[in-house]
Amino acid sequence: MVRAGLTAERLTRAGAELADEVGFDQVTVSALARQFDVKVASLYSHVKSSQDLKTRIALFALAELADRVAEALAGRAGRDALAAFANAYRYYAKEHPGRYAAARLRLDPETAAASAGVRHAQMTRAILRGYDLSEPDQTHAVRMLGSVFHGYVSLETAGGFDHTPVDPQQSWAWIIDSLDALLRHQAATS
Amino acid sequence: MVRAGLTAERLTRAGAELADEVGFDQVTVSALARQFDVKVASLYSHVKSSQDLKTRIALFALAELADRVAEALAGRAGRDALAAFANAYRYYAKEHPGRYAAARLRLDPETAAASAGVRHAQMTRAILRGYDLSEPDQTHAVRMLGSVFHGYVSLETAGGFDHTPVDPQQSWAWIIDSLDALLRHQAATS
DNA sequence: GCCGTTTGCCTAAGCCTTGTAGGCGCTGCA
DNA sequence: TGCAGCGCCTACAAGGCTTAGGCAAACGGC
Repeated sequence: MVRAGLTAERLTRAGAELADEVGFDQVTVSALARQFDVKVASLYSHVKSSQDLKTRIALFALAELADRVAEALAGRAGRDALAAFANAYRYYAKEHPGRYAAARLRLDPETAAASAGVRHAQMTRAILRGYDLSEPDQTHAVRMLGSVFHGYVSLETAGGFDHTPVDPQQSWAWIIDSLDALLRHQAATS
Repeated sequence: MVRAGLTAERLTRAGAELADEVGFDQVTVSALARQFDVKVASLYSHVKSSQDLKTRIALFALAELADRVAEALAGRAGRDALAAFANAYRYYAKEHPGRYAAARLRLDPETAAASAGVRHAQMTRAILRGYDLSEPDQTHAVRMLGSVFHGYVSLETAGGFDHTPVDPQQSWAWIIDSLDALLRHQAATS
């Protein structure tokens, strides 16, 4: 019998791809076993549970997304950095909807603390360095940026903008411009 | 044998309450049957499937939330209306996390078109009447408001703000103020 | 009040997914 | 070449979804 060469890492990658194809919540141990043409029980030597598998995919997606964002941010500042940051998220969600959904999985605190989520927070703060905000405004701004970008991507992916004949790309650009203006104004008055 | 008095509507309400208690994705036909002390198959006379049940709960939550928002908006305009609108969403999500999650369920286009989601869109536009924006800026602004509020509530509910010692209520107020300023400024320059 | 119809919930059964326990053969190393 | 351990297997239990078909309570007409 030919061995399938299962690994936690290979299962995680395949799970991420499967998520992009059929949706993150359709990723099951059974479906993954079928992909590898292997019996379901065999997977349990590599992942502890269905929950464990999903957590691994989430961590993988978080790290991959953080890499993309970091690359997009390199050498940029101010409005440029803001737009690059925003676009990195939006494009990732478009390209990998299942992985993006996975990255939104709720993690328990210690897992989250050890995840690439920390890098995401750092990078968001890094963008704001270009706007010279002091605390607590900086934290407010971090939360606002996170909310807008996640909210927009989430609504757009869910088809929430399909019923108005205005190009989502235009709205996206408008929002980034608005946020840039807002942050510059805030910096000036704080 | 005493009849349990099952109805699609009663099942939907009970499902909504169950969602608030254990999470929307933990709402199953089986769990609901246990609540009514009835066999699982009995529910299938009232709802077509598990998916149908979830859709009904989603529609119920959307309508309830729209009612809350409408009530909050009554007699308000401008910044006042913006804050009331935002708070209605945030408080609903805090009070009924399961129902809020249900309201985010992706509906097929015709179901969505017949849902209270339409009222949500109308009310968001109504708020912007106080800012005198012309198209397409108005649509951009609608999308931005939807993104911020949904994004914030979503991140806050998911515990995303737990690791920074800044009161989320303060950030929320800051964001509403910022959006108000932003919209007023946009109106002035458009 | 009686009877037929409708309604409401039931039993039974099949299929899918998750998860555990234990077995057997292939692989790699001595 | 022998054998230890790894990698995948079979078997099984529990729980969720769904359909088919049955029986009895409720209801409406007479």
